[in-house]
Amino acid sequence: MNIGQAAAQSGLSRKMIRYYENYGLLPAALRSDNGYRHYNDNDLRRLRFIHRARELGFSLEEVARLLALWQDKDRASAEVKKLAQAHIGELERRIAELQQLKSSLQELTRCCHGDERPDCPILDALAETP
Amino acid sequence: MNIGQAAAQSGLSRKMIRYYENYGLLPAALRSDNGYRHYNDNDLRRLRFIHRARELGFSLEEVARLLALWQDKDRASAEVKKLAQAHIGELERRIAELQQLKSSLQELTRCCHGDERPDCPILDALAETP
DNA sequence: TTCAACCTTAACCTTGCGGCAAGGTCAAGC
DNA sequence: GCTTGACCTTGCCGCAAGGTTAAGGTTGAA
Repeated sequence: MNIGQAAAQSGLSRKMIRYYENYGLLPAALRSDNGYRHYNDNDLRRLRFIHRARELGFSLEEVARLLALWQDKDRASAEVKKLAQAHIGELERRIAELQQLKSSLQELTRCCHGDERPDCPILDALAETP
Repeated sequence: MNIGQAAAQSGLSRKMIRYYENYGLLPAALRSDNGYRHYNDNDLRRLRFIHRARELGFSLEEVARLLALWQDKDRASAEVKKLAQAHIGELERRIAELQQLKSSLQELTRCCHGDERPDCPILDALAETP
């Protein structure tokens, strides 16, 4: 199967497949005589694995580690769990940060009457002298 | 005051100040005979404004709009409020997305015994055939 | 034959800077 | 007068994670 088919069946774009190959997540694809990459079912499983891991927000580096664990039939599931938990922690940090921003902004907009008049506590807060 | 001073007093880095000037958030700074940029109190207020807006997560494009509204003494506060609310909406979208990822991952890790054995529902879920 | 739908590589665009290079300037200390 | 170090200048490369476009080769069907 060519790259377009592989893309359609894995949920990745052609571009992403080539990018991941270049990045090192995938072994160099086999080529037909015309130079086209082709993929078998095994490749496809790998592509889908990557797609799902990316959907869960893992970085490419984390995906690489997950792939290695996946291939290692002697892995300890504890290692995978640890990786996932670290990622959950990272997500929590980012959520907390965004929520902090959000409540600051909500507090400001709550105070802004939001009509035709120019005085605005949002701008005042931004302009505030330290 | 030179750029280093302005950076220290505004909370931005020298690099950011030059970048913002180039980007158009700042007018071209006046130069001394030696070519060094220099800044007055008015410039400093603008730099601090930018710094605070960035801390609240506004993009450079949004900061540009906020600066324009700030300078416009006839603005309607409604416009500022609208911008802020749009940004809150964007933050909410991102938070919801991250939380979705987090709960999916938590569900998976909850099911993973996380010991020496290699079988792991996290990897299984990623490898699942569609 | 010609057209569309594939495929190829390469290179540039994004956001928001950090880092580094290579060099000019300035003040202090010897 | 010399050096040292802190500051300043411009400019280019790099990051994630691709999207987009260019310029061209291949294939199959009408």
